[in-house]
Amino acid sequence: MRIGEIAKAVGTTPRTIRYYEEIGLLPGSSARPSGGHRTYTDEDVEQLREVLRLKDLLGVSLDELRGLVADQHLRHALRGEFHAEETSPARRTAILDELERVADRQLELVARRRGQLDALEAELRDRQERIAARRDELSATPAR
Amino acid sequence: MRIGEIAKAVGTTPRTIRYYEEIGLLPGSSARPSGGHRTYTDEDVEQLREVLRLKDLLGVSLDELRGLVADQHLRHALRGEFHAEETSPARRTAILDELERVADRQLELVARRRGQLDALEAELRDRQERIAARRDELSATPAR
DNA sequence: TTGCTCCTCACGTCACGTGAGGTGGC
DNA sequence: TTGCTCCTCACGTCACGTGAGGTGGC
Repeated sequence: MRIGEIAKAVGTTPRTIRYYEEIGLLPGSSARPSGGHRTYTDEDVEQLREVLRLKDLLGVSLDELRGLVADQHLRHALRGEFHAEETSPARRTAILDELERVADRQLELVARRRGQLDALEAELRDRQERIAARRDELSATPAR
Repeated sequence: MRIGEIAKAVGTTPRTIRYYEEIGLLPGSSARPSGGHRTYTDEDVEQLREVLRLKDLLGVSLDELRGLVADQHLRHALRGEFHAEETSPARRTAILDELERVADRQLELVARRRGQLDALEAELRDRQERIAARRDELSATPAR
């Protein structure tokens, strides 16, 4: 998969992906001959999509996003290790603990944002109710 | 109220407020002698705070924000007219209609965003549940 | 008078957008 | 061979940050 395709798949531009690679946010298509085309896997697509979604919805800077990218990588690495034949049950339990911590971290960020949005939505609904109340007052006291 | 105070009150910097004035997003402190200090009212604070909140939570560009600013101004103007002595009941009804449309527009934007966040939160919770299920599987089949 | 905040340039920065000119794979 | 997408500079832009040097109000 080439850069144009992945960009389209995750809803961004080739330039943005190259820029992320440039500042070290993305690992940089491995074993690429300088000047050669970058290639991406389906896993890359999935990870990048998730990261961009968090960036958009949480409104974080690219520097803060580094932490989220690190978590995404950690998640995929742990999943791979979990499913490997030779991984012991004890190690598997430890992996699950760590995966849960990653999910908790992301959920906390999302929940905080949702709280802010909920508050705003509540205010707007409140405003609508006050408008409705005014309207009732008006129709109750007809024009004289 | 001076620019440093309003910036602190709404959680931004003087530079940002000057920039918004420069690009015409904010009206520009009226009747200010060139080189003289900008002054702001409590109403300005309230409006700017609301606008910045929408910008942050909705992640819009400054160009899109112009529409939201226009709505905020419209809202305050209509409220003033509504409470004026000489406004007829018929006009008051019309004002309520327009205020409701403004609130509807803002609610729709907020609701859309909330939907996206809800979807993300649901996925993260789902992920947590799958982790819990895996954990149950592991403890059910003890290490041999 | 002394701080403090304000003012206007004006250059710097972050996160990309946008050509300019050239190379690579179906 | 012809399009198409890719590549690397490199300059432009948007939304401000950050001094530089000077002025205004308690």
